[in-house]
Amino acid sequence: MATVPTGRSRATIIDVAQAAGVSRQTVSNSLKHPERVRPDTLERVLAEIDRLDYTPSTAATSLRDQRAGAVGIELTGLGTTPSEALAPFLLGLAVHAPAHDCHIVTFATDADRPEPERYRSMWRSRLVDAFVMMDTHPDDPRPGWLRERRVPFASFGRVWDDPSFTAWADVDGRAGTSDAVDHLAARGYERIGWLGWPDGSAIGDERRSGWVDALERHGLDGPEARAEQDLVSAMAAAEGLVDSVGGGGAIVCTSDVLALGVHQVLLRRGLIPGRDVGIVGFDGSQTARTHGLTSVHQPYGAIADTLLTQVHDQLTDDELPSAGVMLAPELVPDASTERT
Amino acid sequence: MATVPTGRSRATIIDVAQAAGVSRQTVSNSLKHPERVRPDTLERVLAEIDRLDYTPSTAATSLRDQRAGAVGIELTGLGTTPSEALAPFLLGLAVHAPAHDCHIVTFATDADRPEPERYRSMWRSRLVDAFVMMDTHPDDPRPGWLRERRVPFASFGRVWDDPSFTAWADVDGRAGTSDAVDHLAARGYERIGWLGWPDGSAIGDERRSGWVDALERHGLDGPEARAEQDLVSAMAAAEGLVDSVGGGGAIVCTSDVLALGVHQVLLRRGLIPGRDVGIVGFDGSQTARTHGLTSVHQPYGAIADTLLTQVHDQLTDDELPSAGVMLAPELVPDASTERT
DNA sequence: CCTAGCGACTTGAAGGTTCAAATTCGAGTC
DNA sequence: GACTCGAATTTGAACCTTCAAGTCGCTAGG
Repeated sequence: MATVPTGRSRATIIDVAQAAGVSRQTVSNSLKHPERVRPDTLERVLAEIDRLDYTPSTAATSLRDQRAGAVGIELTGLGTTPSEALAPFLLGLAVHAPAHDCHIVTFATDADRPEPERYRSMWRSRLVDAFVMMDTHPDDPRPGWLRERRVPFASFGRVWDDPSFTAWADVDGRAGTSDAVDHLAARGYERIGWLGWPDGSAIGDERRSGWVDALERHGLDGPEARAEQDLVSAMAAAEGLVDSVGGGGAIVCTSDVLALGVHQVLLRRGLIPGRDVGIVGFDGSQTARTHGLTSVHQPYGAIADTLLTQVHDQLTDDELPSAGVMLAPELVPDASTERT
Repeated sequence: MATVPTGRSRATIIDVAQAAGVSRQTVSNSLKHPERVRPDTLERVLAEIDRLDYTPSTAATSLRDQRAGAVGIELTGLGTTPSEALAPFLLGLAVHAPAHDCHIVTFATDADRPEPERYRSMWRSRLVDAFVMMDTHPDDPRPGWLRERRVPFASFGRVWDDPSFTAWADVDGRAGTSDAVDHLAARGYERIGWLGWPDGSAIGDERRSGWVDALERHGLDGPEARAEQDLVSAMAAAEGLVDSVGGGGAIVCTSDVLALGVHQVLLRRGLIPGRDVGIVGFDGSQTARTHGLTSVHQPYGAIADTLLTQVHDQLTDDELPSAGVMLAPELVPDASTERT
């Protein structure tokens, strides 16, 4: 004994077994079911494992167990621009994956629209056991395709097309904007306006309802305006809204881009965000942090953890969760709601 | 994770072999070496492969081939903020991976500082064959650790500590800022200033040298100022610089954040970026696009492709590339250099 | 007519692991 | 001393693929 295996190839379970003078199964048990091994044997085996730097081969284990121990996620936005949520969400997945005994495999197509083809090949080759998905949209072909084939997956964001699909986690937009109003009222802002997307967007409407609820609760009333999700449109809409709320007022926005529009208008007018007019954005994007915008931050870590739990449960039980999960976002104050 | 649900398990090579009335090796050859199979047999086998929806098992193939066909990448920035480069770079890796016959596995630690521990376990378990790394910094322990163990990897950005390490691809900062000056000169901007980081940063100094070179080439001279990589510092430094270059002048910046600082100062003064003062940033970040800033875009796709080539070559030849690769960034014009 | 050679396909083996079944060992019972 | 029982450990088998080394049938050359 006491020889390191030849060549650069790493030690296998058999190398350890020979070195420790036991069978390969005892080595396996020492790692997976230590209680089945007599203490003195266990100690000897573990010492050899350590000495030989042995780690079970992922390939052999997945072949044996008929599972990849991996979750796939498609990265979209090549043609356009990656969503600002992509990096923090991926980070959340990568951080929480080990606790779910899996790792994260990314993939992308250079096609403009999401195509099920890559999902198909990754699933067929058993490279992944399940998928996590983000940015689903109406008429998105992917959820239906995966459900037909009974491929386990979970979605960041409700799948609006299919209410029977419950493996999702989403941000409670209503709670977020409601918190925003509370925060502004507590800091003494008087008129609290709303800058939102045009009606008809599910997410936008939900976020607006939180503003409506909270105003009512506080016995307040406020002006509102609408803009598309771009800076030019936001600045145009913000002009009138800033006039309406006036000095000492504040504006809650559906997104950080819209909030940035308000910010830029104030800057152009020589007004100071926070001191003169309060602004709260939504998403907790890099943009918001750069500009000192108070924003409702998405709980990416918790979402990632929830989704991994949901796919894990599907793999175990072969059935969907009883219901989707709504997670509360967190308002992170910054300069744009500082009155001093 | 648990075992894949016991539904109809997917077809194996033996299922196809039996269905087509050939041996498993002939099925394998039909996919990997079609020229070894008689045309009529090939057709029959391929038809069965198609009918049974057969794809070779990744686990079995990697066990057999003694390679994972995967490249690992650590996602950093949990404690702080993910780099703006993370999402587009990952997208580049994911898009180019199939051409290199591999896939991308992400991982992250919740530790503040990068730790070699996860690299160690992923490598030992043969979950990945190699690594790609970004955001290396002086005294980064990771490159040294990997080299000691002869683990193949490639770095986005030079490893400044270790000139003997050649598996890197980086952006030619000098070429980028030089292009920026050319672009501004061609559009008729007169005084062309520089807003950069404090001296001593390798990247910052390189980018500045492109500005210096190009000014000289055009027989020009220009003012410069320094700021830290945050908006407040950038705006403070931009004030004086805007005065120096005056109307019809322009400012080239080391980064988009600094460029944004200039942009905000102009806005506050009622000046219009582009028409009154030109601005060019560096990095091609989301921020630049949102604000209409002309910026020198990093060639993320080409970098990803180069790095994957470099790790692939290391796996094949077992030796480092002869030299690192410098890639030219691309200036993407936007409103901040439109004079009309 | 025999055989070398070639094309087409099949069989053996290995790659590393872990579950299930079988074996060995030791102590306690009658 | 044979016998039972349980704990500790070993052996058999399977997971799926592909390389290496076959086998088989046929043709061309001697």
